[in-house]
Amino acid sequence: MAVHGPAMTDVARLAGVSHQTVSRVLNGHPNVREQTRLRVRAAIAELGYRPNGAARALVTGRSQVIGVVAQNTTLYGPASLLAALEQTAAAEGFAVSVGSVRDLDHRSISAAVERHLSHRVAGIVVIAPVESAGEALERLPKDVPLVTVDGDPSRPVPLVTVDQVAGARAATQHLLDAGHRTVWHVSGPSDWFDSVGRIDGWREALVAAGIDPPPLMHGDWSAASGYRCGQMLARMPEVTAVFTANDHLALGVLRALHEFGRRVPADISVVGFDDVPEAAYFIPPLTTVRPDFDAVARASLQLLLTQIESGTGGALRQTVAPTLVARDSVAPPPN
Amino acid sequence: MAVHGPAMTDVARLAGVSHQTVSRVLNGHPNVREQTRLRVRAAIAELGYRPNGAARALVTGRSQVIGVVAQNTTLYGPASLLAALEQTAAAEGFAVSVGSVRDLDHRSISAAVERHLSHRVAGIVVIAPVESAGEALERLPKDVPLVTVDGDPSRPVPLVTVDQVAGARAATQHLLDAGHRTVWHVSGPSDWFDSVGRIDGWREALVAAGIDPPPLMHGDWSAASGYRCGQMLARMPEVTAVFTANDHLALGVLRALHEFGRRVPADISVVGFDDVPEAAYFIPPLTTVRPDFDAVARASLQLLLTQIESGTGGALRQTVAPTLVARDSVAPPPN
DNA sequence: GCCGTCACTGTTAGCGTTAACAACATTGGT
DNA sequence: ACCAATGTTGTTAACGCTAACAGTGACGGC
Repeated sequence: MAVHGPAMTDVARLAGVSHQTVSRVLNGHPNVREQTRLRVRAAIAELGYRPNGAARALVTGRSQVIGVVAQNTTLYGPASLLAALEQTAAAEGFAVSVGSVRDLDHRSISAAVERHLSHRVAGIVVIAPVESAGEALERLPKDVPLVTVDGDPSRPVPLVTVDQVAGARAATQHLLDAGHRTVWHVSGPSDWFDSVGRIDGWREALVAAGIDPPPLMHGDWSAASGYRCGQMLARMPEVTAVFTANDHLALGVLRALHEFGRRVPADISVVGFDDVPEAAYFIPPLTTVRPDFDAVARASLQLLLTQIESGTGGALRQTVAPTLVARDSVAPPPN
Repeated sequence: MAVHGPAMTDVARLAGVSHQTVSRVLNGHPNVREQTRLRVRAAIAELGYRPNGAARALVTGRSQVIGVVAQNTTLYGPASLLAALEQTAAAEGFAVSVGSVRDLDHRSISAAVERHLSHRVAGIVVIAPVESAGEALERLPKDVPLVTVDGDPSRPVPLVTVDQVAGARAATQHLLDAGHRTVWHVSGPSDWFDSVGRIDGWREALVAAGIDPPPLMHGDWSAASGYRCGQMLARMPEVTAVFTANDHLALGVLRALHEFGRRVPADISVVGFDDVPEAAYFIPPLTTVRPDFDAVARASLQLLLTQIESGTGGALRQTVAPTLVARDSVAPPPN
């Protein structure tokens, strides 16, 4: 193994030029005679030469790699984000290195960031939806381009977020518009900013309509917790509308309601959040809020590349508006 | 930016040793005096020194990075696999670089592999569930450690797979054991090996029971296609048992059956594949087959590391058995 | 006391690339 | 014909690290 492939000098020799000319061809330098360029290209092809990223990274001081720190890349949101990030980065010639962490405490995060740093990544994207992650970010070296996604809005770090508040407000308003007196909310874990934002949006919409928000039901994103909350909701005849913090919670709620014989949407309307691909095939098809992960990925990467190129740190901020996807799980309240 | 951090020589100067001694401490070389080791450690800590992976990769000829090529990391299976791979790799001191590709044709795959190769990854894991991916793999440089996951069983490449056949056989048998006369199958796309394996297992179980397999229904993994197949199934009164190639297909089928008033499991039993986290909260809770992604990840990485360390290519093969998870979507057929 | 052996540490030479500069043609204006 | 400007190419020196080898003491056997 490891019969090390040809290096730049080999290409140079074959093409009858210096290795530096090869380098120029590779990097698209302007001042290379067309004929030379072709000879070099031919030599590259003939030898199957592949530039050595490590050497380049060593001399330029940065690799063409972006590090991503995320927690649970199995969840639909993070997974979509990661995929979008990777696609966008690839288009810009960057590779993406994942450092998923089991917990979002700052020890784990720091460790993941350290790993990325020692590989001299060009920049880091932290998908840090949780309170405790913020602290870890504060004590990071200031000289590495960094963008956080769905992180703490109150910290002075470049941040890209889905506009959770707007999304939640839209979902709640949609239920109100259908004629419901009030809207109940099954939230995600309270240390996630996403959760907090969605709670805020829900509350805002109710307050704006002069409604006193009913008690909050706490879930943890899982269908299991949605089911548990749903069992309570199902037994309360006054409940006619529920907004859940994500689609999986909604799925759990839907099943609980079904078991208790409460029909959706005839008796109770439900709205989710995320628009997982299968949401359209829940029973009934779920009305939900769709965040634009591609847009988030694009914005994050753009923020990151700006930092990488300009060298400035700027605490920019960008928000991506989600859209409501209306399906069949919402109807006017009974009678 | 890029106030380049301290290098090994800086640490060496502070500790009053040569840079080589620092290197030795870092790499856990035996012959370093305890006292020296501590001085070096202290200097490292004081300067916040972080070894430069690029330089190391350059001189050793390989990085501590494993490249993963996958297609749709948004799907539950690939996402879980990727996450598991990353966790396992991190434990071994390796970073994971993703190269997701939009299509699994061999141009895209080659491109992704090229990208990894030019970063001099230590090895590559290709999640290549599709026919066309195989060709791309054939023409790859032979000198880079490679493992395929869920790839073509007929190619001479190290391969780790979930035992699709066994899983499908178990699912089908489970339905037969419940008393069903026959079992229908909604499959995945026919160019996926996973699909083919699951079809084979289904067929085997039926044939072994002396049953002539009913016509196959083709889906594409999505709930949407499951729904379409489900609409046909629902109208055929003789159908009492359906095995779907994954849980999302099952979800679509479930909804179609529900709309046509066919009760699950009273009228029709359904079994899925994958055990997505929310399968337990489908209506009704879905009996399904759970592949062990962690085991697959462990096996893949182990195969890869063996190759990296030994330098031998060996066309090994490893199969991971899935387990049936019985829930409420299976019952004896009506009367 | 001499010398081999061992534990420890330093010195040197690369790895493959880019950046900086030097060198050489070529061109066009005078 | 000369000079400056320009285009094209080559030469050299890093980048930060590890591997190979070359010291330097200390120790023990003779």
